Amino acid sequence: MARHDEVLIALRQIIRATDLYSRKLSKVAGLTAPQLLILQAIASQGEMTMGDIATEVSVSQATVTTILDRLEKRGLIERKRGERDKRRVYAYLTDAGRDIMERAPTPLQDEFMSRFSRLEDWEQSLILSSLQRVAAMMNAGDIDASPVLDLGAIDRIQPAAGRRRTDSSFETDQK
Amino acid sequence: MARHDEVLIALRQIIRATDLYSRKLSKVAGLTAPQLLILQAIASQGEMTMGDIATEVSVSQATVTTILDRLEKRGLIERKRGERDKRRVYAYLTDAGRDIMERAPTPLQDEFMSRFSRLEDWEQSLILSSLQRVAAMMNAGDIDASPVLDLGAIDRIQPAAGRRRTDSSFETDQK
DNA sequence: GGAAACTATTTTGACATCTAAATATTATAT
DNA sequence: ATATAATATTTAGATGTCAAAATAGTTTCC
Repeated sequence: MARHDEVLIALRQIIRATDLYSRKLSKVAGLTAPQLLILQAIASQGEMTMGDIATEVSVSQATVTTILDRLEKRGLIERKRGERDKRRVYAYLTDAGRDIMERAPTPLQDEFMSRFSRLEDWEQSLILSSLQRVAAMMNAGDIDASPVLDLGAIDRIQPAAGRRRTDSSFETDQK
Repeated sequence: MARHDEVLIALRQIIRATDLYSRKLSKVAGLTAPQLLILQAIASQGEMTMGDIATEVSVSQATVTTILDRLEKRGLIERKRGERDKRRVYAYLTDAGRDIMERAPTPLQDEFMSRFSRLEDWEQSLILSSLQRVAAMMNAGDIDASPVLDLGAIDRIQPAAGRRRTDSSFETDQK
């Protein structure tokens, strides 16, 4: 099997394991991994705007909004509109939020954590730097995303079954 | 910053980059990464059941069902109920499916791929084996963890000595 | 032959996630 | 001061994803 296929498989397994752990966390601690990460970020800063959080935990702002909606509904955080600049919205932990966050497990598999920490120092840094390299190689492409690609294939995509394009990968259409 | 926090950050960046690429793929080629992976799996086998596909690409059966629903709606695959065993449902590529699949890019960032392939051989294998180790360390947890939860799955997990199944803890050994 | 046990798939209900568009507000330039 | 550009958040619409429950079909065993 080709190297890159093996890389792909390993990556998918890592992604899946992370997701499965998040669900387990949710059952055991009542918080998913992203929820916990966001709570931790807020706890460490005191107050944060959506944008701050998005940058900090590497997700889009829209995602932060929906996660905060759930956390707010459960009374774990509060939102407050900025006074100086009313476009901003600051998130704070409530006591309940601080409480649950402090007793929750880590957002990374505990099994993984303990295994990882048992490795020799050089092994840890080898793994870390490999991950960072992969991340860097992947993000590099984003920076100068090519706007121009051959879209010939796209026009042919939905010939079958006719009208219903649930997909909408193309231009606007209701005029 | 602690090592494991850095690991966590790198992982989230990788996960996000993978997701973003999938969306870009969807715009450019009309297929998301999982859709493409599933199409490729079917193409290589000729016909597959949901369970086969789930095992092959490392996702749950329910996920396969929803993805195939979309592919079927677009006329890229067809389902056919098994004749011998009517519980089974086989998925086949249509001509349109074969066509689009063949002209689609790889399911891994091309940017990443080309950078990766430009690395020295030893570097590639270092990175690959780091990823595999991380995957293994994460999946290991699945097997013997889950203390509090009632799991019917547990009885199906035989106390394997050395052999590690890198995938989900409870794949049915269909064969 | 029929009930119990097992196997395969689909459905249901939640989350996380993104982009693009819609809103709301602030800052800037004419 | 007013229109326009820039910034911050939310809403809308799509996927992907899973566990658990519901369905459907097969096997086994008395």
